[in-house]
Amino acid sequence: MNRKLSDTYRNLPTLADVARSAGVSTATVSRCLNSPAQVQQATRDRVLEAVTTLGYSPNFGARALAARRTGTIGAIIPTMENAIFARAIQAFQEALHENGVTLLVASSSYSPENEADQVRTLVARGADALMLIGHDRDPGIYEFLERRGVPVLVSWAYDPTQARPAIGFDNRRAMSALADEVLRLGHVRIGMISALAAGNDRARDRIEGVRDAMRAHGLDPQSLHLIETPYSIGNGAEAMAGMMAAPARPTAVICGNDVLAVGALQTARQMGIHVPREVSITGFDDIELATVVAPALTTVHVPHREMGWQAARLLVEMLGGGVTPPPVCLETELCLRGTLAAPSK
Amino acid sequence: MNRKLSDTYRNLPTLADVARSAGVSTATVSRCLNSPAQVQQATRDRVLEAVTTLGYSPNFGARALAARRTGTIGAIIPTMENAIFARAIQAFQEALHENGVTLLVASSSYSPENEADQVRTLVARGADALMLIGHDRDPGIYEFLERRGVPVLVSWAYDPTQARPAIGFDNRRAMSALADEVLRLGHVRIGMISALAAGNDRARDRIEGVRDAMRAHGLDPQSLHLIETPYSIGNGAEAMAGMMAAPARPTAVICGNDVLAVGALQTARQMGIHVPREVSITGFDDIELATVVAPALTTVHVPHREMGWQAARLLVEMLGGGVTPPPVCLETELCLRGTLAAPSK
DNA sequence: CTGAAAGCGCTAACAC
DNA sequence: GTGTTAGCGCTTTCAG
Repeated sequence: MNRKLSDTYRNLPTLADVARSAGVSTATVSRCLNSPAQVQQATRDRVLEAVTTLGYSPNFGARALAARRTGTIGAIIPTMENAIFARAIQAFQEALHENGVTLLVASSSYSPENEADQVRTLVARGADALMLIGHDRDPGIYEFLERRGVPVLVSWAYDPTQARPAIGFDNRRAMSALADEVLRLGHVRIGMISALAAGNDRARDRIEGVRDAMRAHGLDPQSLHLIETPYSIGNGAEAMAGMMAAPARPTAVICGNDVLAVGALQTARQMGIHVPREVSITGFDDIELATVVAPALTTVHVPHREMGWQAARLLVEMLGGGVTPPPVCLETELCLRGTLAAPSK
Repeated sequence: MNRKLSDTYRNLPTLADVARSAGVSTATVSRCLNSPAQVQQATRDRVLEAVTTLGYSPNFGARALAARRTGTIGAIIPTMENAIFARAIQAFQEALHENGVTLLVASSSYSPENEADQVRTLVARGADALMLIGHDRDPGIYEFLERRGVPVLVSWAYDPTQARPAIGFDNRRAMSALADEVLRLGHVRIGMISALAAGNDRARDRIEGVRDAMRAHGLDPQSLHLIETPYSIGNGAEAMAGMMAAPARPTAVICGNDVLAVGALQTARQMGIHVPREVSITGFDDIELATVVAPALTTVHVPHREMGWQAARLLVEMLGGGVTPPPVCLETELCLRGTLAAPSK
């Protein structure tokens, strides 16, 4: 026992210890751990036994240094505080875990500067690849990642004009389909409560989706009463209050997501405005919240779990083969529930 | 340019490149980055300039290997799918980030085996320390961490009989206070919908809290109609349906957390049972959901954000000084809202 | 305050 | 199949 580990008395076994104990070379031990097929059964058994008796576990830094990769993927989501991204991230993590990849999650709080910062942090932490939400960000970020050879997968958005790998859905078309449903019922005065559109392509696309539908129904898209506010139930409630105080109240309020919609619903209840008789409200995402409120929220179902696990699949593919898969478009689905009805005449 | 980087053309600058470019040794560059105070202003400026012009960023693996730490802390929470842990984790992450520490989050899906697996994964990923929820787990896990010199902080639970570092609240006392409030209103037939108690000390403590209150009010704790079920709105709803179908319905149903309570509320609504006139329902945690439902949920407020950031503070302390801080107990608060009332006679 | 140099523990050619 | 060995890029004594 003549190691020179200074103060902290921590003498963890190393590859060399295992090799010695099993009477093989370090290379063989390494192979047993990384590509067992290359090692003879008998040798392997001996080595694995040594591993367990010594309680060996590889040193992360050393491995990362020598292999030039960490087996870690970073994801930056706008927020962890509500359920919007939770389900997808959970599925994403599970699928990555099955492939021996660890997920590092960070959140940007919907701030572009914050996100840029997190990108740098994750790369500095050795993320082999990144999963980001939406395409819309400073091109410098993409250049930085390119230069460092860190592949990126964009998720939550499908935009055929963007060539980079992506898995998502067509926010504009999905919202347009929902708005079409609203307009077909005869609503003419339309309100919309959206997330802040700056730096958020999903929010912008959803707004445009509503305008598309208005055009298709012969309405002036400029007549859309639009309020932008950060995502939160409270903000949705506040925006709704403003909207309902206006002289010509909309008869239908389309919300950029379920969280805002639930806030709007809350305000309607407080103001004694009946939903859907006096005002219809719709959401987007179909998170659990949507079916918990009464009446249940009409919304657009997003295949969160599938998006999560497919994202993992794509990323693992990108890392393994160095390939650049084409963008994947998932289908969304209209959920017609209690908060939408024809305007009362 | 005579590097031997094989196929992938990726020639990122190294410490040595920076040193050469700035005309100093690698040691000096390292110091500039890690303890700038030790370097003369002029030298430092020169080095930092070289860093930016070369676009240098340290290699994670190399740094981890040489420094024998990664600057990463792992957290394992039971689930990311609902908001119970979201707020605390968000605060935890923010506070760690401010201290230059990166958070690695994993979830166990409330499965002990899964958790044990994640512990090993996180340690293998180089986590310098771990944050776990609750004390209750196989002692082997604590031994494993001890042997590897990985400090642990338990959170979400305060149990004075456990010596290890912890930050949480007294689940038993908090639930007892809530149950006391219920019983004081005159409820006698009490139901409880709890999370699975096996391997979950928080759930067990909350059940005992209810029983404590019953004893204090002269009721037989055995008369508590208890149903255990995994956390989810759907399961809460189902348990409630079973409970309301029983011959002698409880007049108050105490739920182990808000998620279950919201499910119970949903069932009551569907069955046309008025809350709180015909049955009172209470939750625990005070997540956003609690105020979104109607009537709003009577529950126990848990200081999630504070728990998160204090956990970060403690962990940073433990890593820095090698100290073992004593357990910290936070206060919870009763939130009396619409779902609780005296039983109708 | 700065430089020289010895590793940190592991992987991946390459040789046998 | 298995062994040898040269690094991977950085931190950290130890001298100066």
